[in-house]
Amino acid sequence: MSDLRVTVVSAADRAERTVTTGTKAWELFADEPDVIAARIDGELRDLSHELVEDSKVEPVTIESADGREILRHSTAHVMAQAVQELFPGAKLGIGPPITDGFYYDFDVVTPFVPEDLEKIETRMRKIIKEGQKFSRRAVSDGDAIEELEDEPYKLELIGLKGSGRASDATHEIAEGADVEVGAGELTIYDNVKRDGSLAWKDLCRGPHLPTTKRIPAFKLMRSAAAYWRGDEKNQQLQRIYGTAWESKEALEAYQHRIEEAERRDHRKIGRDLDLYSFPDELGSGLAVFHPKGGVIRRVMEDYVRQRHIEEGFDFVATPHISKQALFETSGHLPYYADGMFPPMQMEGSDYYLKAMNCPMHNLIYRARGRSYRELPLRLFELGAVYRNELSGVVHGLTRVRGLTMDDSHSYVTADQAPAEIKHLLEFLLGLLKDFGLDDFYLELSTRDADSSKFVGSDEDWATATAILEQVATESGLDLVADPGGAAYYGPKISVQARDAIGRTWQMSTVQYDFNQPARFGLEYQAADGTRQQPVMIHSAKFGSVERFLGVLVEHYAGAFPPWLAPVQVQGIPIAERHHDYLHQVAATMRAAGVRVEVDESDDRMQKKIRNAQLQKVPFMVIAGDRDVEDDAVSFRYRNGDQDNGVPVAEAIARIVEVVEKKAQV
RNA sequence: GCCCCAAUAGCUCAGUCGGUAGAGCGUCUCCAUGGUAAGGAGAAGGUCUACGGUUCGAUUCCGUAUUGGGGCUCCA
Repeated sequence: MSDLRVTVVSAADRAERTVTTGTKAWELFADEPDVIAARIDGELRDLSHELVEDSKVEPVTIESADGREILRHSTAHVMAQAVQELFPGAKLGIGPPITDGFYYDFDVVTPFVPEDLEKIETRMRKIIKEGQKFSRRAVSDGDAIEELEDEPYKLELIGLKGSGRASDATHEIAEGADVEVGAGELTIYDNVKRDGSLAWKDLCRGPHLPTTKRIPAFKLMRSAAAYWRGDEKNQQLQRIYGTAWESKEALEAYQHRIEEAERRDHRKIGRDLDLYSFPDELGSGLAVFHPKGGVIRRVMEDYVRQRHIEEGFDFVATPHISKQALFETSGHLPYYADGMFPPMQMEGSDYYLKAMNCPMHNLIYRARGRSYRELPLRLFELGAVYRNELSGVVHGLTRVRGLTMDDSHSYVTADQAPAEIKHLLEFLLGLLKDFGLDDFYLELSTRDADSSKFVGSDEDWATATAILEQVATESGLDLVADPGGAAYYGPKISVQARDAIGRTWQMSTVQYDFNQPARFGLEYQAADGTRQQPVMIHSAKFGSVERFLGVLVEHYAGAFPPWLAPVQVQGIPIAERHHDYLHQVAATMRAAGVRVEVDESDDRMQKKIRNAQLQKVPFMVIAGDRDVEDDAVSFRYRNGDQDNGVPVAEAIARIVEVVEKKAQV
């Protein structure tokens, strides 16, 4: 037994310690119950890890990002153990931690039902109470295959390692859950009961909590089907989602966050505020906008049109359907046919509903000869398109089958492309900010090795990708790679916006396209008299008007800033004799461009205020005898603040100022 | 598209162990004319999503479809 020097690094201190051979990490933190694992020389390790000379040891607490992952992964193991105890035939898939929780996939004969989840939770509590130790053990490939002969999916993972497919070393499963199967030795974790007997085991890299007892709070959320390794051609497994937290309070806070998201659900708010609906008669994914939703749309569309005028776009209009040949020329039918509605036949031709506007804009470009002097030529249209979304993915306004794209195509010389992309990116970020979204990151979607999904030469793709990457990098925003996410005709930048409660939504896109100009034979005459091929830059700022509106509803939880609010002012008469006066006030406001309604119902004033609050109307003007006498109103904001005796002219000025500034109240 | 779950009044939901249904809110009518988030009374409103099957009888059980929800996959 000899002495070892190790360095313990923590937030509080950085101490050099001398320990003896065989010392385990947990001995360093015996007095610190919050420590559940350690980073040893940068690697996450179990506390049972043995220290060696010159180890640098950092404690990992359960509240840290690393700690929560370990907690959730460990909880996934406990869940899998509970499932296999209750459903002996269940085969294990994978069980990684994900944002806010974890899941584990199982191959079972019968899908889980909610009552099963309750039973599983109960069994999990028993396992946690037993304080089973997570005990790590390295095994050879051969031993692992022998030990896991009843677990075909685990064996497949080992097989991946064995065949040395390095490119699959990290396999993206879902929600950022990386499952590494190619690196390092194989390890099995045994769950050991206090009497030393083996309760369960799983192939796993770890690390884990010291014991199951260290799981303070967990909850199983739901079960759902998922394909093995995320591929729909594979076996469908049953996935159980759960969450685990360092304390009961943290679990409750998480549950409140979920409730808050449910409270903001644009499908519910859309019904409550009478904005839009999805009549069964129309079919899945087809929305109708009611008058109040129509106001929001109109304001959004007016504004985006105005901004496009200011940014140098020309306005065009194109039909909803076209003969098949157009989409063959564009390349959409070979690559995108599944995403389009099936054709209708007429007079010997097949007609398709358009799923995108670009082919038609190309026809406008091609309608006559173009000179370099015309470029950039920027065409804009609010174009209704129809996409045959799979029935299982349609969702409210955020994923529909009929949508309106604020679609633009900039035709530019290859030299002009970088500046145009920069112009578009600045334009659209400014536009998003005008709508109150100001927390973004960018995603760069590129091609991958699957050549059946993309057209064009490697060189052209590389050029296009480099240009987009440079502009995106110069924006200073975070840039996330999305390999394989490009359109068939070129790479794209998409803007991901975070809403008021931190969820991200894909909004605007900018795509670089060298393929369609070639397929359509687009040309311009250059200064030297030669004919050149332009590049087209696709861009949608809202993305789709429908999705953008849905995201705004959730972002604001229905309490729109006044410039977007369907009703900006609710007039509230205290008694019937004040109706005429308030109608006069309302008429003056309308003349100033304010959207105002007067509540003439039989309800009492208190009820009218309550209704206006529930409808999230930004301003209320209340009038009784005193107000009529003073030619004034009682001016109430939806946050409950109120000023009495406000002259009508001042009330209007207040409203108009907020609306013009696009400010929130 | 695949897996699971669901569908009862405009909304949220009870209920019927198989004998065609209720509440609250909303709507309408009347009373009340009230000063800052729900005044009172009465009424209307449902082929229990659709179509088949089992049954003396189906909203209820079974099947199929449609729509919705949660996921997988996909995407503006």
